[in-house]
Amino acid sequence: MGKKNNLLTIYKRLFLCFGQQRWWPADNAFEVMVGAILTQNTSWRNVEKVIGNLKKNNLLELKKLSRLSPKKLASLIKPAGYYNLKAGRLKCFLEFLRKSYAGNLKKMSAEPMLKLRQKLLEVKGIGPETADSILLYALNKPIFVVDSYTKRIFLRHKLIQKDASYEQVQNLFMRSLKPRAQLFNEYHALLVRLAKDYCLKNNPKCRECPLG
DNA sequence: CACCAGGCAAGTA
DNA sequence: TACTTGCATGGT
Repeated sequence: MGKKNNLLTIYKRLFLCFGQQRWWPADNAFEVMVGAILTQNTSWRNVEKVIGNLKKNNLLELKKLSRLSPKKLASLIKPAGYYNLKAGRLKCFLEFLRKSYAGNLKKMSAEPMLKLRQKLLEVKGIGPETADSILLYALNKPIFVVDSYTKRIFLRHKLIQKDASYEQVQNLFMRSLKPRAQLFNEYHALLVRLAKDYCLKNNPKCRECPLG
């Protein structure tokens, strides 16, 4: 009889309830990375507008985005909000890709995961969630992405303390689950799905939470 | 009208 | 270390 694993049990319940979420919606890894920066504290719907904008203008490539002036880039990403800030952050990230890997994402992906995570965190505008989203959803690395939904749900179910740090929450997942990218991918997406369907403020379904 | 959304960095004490 | 604030559009 193995030790009880609450986190895996929760995952199984969520998967049975909602099924596969198919994250991250994108055509390629670079698109995921750009989206990860654009969606910081911003609804995915608004980010979709920008991604569509860039695709329509055939600009969603490293070289083409690099050529744009910060002002021009800012104007293109306007619907995602914080457009001046994010234009600068994108520029920093593009420069990081060019300098560190000559723009080659396969070289980037060949780095040891934790070393790459450290390097991403040194890029201005990339914090822990964005770094981990890039690692997991763009490069398929087995790192767990923690976001405000994750904390809200796990705090409500008393599985973490209210002042738990990002790393503490992440460590809870990573010591409780096998390090499989597909599992981490689906789990995080399911938590977001749960939050949106049941846990948002003023949502009457909140009382019918599948987790009890 | 207010509030929120798949955060982060810089400033303050 | 632990708060606080600025950043900004678009949907509900």
